[in-house]
Amino acid sequence: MAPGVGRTSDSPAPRSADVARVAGVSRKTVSRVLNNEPYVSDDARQRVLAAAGELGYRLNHAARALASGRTRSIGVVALGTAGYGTASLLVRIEHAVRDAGYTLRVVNTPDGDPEGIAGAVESLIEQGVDGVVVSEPVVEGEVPVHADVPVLFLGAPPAFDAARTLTVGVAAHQLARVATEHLLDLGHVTVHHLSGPLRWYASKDRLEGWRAALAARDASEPPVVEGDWSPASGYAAGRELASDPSVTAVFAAGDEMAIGLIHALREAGRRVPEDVSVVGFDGTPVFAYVTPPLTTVRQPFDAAAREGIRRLVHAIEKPDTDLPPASDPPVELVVRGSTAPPPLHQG
Amino acid sequence: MAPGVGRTSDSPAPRSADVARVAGVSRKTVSRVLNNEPYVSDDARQRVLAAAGELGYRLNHAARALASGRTRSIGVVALGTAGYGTASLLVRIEHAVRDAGYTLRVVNTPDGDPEGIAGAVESLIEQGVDGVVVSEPVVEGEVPVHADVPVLFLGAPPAFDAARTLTVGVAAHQLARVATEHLLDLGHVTVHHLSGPLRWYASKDRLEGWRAALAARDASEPPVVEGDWSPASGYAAGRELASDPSVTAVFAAGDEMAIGLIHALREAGRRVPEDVSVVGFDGTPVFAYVTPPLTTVRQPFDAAAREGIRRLVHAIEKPDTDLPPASDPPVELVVRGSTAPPPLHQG
DNA sequence: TTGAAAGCGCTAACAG
DNA sequence: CTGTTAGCGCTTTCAA
Repeated sequence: MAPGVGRTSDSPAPRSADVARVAGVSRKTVSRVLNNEPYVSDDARQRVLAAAGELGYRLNHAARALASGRTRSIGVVALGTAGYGTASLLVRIEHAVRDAGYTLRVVNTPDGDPEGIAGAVESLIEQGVDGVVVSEPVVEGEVPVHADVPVLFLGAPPAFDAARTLTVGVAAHQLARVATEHLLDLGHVTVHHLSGPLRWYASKDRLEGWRAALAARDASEPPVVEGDWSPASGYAAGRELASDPSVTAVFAAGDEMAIGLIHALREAGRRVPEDVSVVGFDGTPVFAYVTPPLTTVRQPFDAAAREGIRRLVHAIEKPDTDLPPASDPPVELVVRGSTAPPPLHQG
Repeated sequence: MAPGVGRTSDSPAPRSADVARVAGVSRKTVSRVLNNEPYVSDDARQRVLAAAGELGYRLNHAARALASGRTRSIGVVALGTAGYGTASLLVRIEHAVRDAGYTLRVVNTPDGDPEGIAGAVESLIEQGVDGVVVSEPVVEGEVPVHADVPVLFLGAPPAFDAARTLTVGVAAHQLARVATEHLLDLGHVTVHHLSGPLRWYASKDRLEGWRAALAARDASEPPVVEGDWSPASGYAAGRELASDPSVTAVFAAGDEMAIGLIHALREAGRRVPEDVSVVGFDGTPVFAYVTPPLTTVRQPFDAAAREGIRRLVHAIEKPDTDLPPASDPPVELVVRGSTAPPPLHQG
């Protein structure tokens, strides 16, 4: 049996004073060892560690937080939806947070609206987090919360009254542009766009990227079809678009919407990609295995989470120093089978 | 501007003593109001609430935790993968935890192996959670951790040395059985099985369900093909199975594997569902929109999370009383387009 | 390099 | 119904 496991469960949990007694040092020295502070003799350090192991000692974080005013925890306001994108981002954030030596508190806000976010941030701050990350909120309205800790917005602009707000984009604009250009390069005269809910910042950003790509090629800009990220909304959009023979290429702001869209198109007799090309957005791995395999742009979730947490932790720990900027996240177009030249290729 | 937002950020945060002073009561009365304890006059309650609002008071959870020995938080050990299943479960857990008046701490263990789980539980307990939920771990080996708080295993058997371990299944056995029976009912002579990694409890449970369904109908049991939950592993399995003409029906232990499987089957010239029927497992919504739409069984994530958290909270708050058992989670077969009678239907 | 004393902000137990 | 008195277990001074 491993050391420290043998403590009988009815004896009270050991405290730092117990460790100090067994190790023959003061409580402060125990504290120094536990916090990796300098000015502790190797000998004392060894004895403390041995005593802690022997006693099965576990530091009480609540007491530490109360005494130090810091919790070494970060709170995240996540979207309470289980899509590939948001779930991936959350997993990456957890990983980055843990690697930075912090722990994670999570609150979901199903709608991502300002009030929900405000309430979530409020509860996180009450729990004493050292920093907050807000993952892809909607953009309408300001978030009416006073935060004393740094707040990181992942994939959205600051709209917050906080000690320090940070923003890390997920390169959505550029990804959308690359997706659209891919279609244009194939020879399509223009590209239709199936967006997410326009209240969402993520939707606006992607829409702007699409618009910029069109403008750069002097392509006309067809009306936007608005979805809600769900495959069902993509399906509905597909039925609408299928009846318009001028539609030969569509950029969907999410992979799941793209899948619904393709399904409707094919049901209506429009072949994909022979008659209509479709590009998704996210890079969901499983859609490499559907028919046709989905061409998409991969969101750099890991890079965004790492860079965001790096900057957040920096703001927590050394608010007055500068942080060297990070390299831009990779922009990755994944060409699979859902895109092809238009039916009457004039290229 | 809302009340309480105006506090200048350089003045120190108000404490309960400040609220008490402004309200003209003792600190204990403030505490009573904040904790919804009885024996406070309405008048005093109003004054306390007003003072708290005016001051922008926020309770310090670290201090409360230290004084009371409880944190009102629950830790969850999650699988660090972003599949639909695990992500959904996590979202449901968060929701159930919040509804119960607790907050959530999350630690991921990419592999779900005992050591990883042990470390995760250890760190959670150190952070002072009142209870732990371990979501779908693998089964091999015991988890060498001594937990003083109740531990809930969601979808796995107890293998833990804890004050109290609870288990809530996700009806995987029965769901697997229903999926298999659906295929048998269609007239298939037997059903092949593409499992998850056999080290995982979730895989074993589904495998048992499949096996039970086969045995009940005196169907022969073909060798199991083992995947790793990924669509790529489903694809590999599909290439293998495609070359065996006796394969007319496959039950895949996960939707994503089923998608990969179908892709390989069709590439090899086996039509789905005309030549081979495939049933998935999870109920992923988007796969209603692929070709063919995937027949699957829906996992009762919400019911499992709610029931699990209900029992965990009960174990935390009233460990000595009994809890009325919950009704069984619903078993839902979602018949879509990937299943049909076998090619030479003898039914 | 080490230790003694003084809290951090809250709730528990008990008395009114 | 309300208040008083003690801590919870740690880190922070500050002095040795």
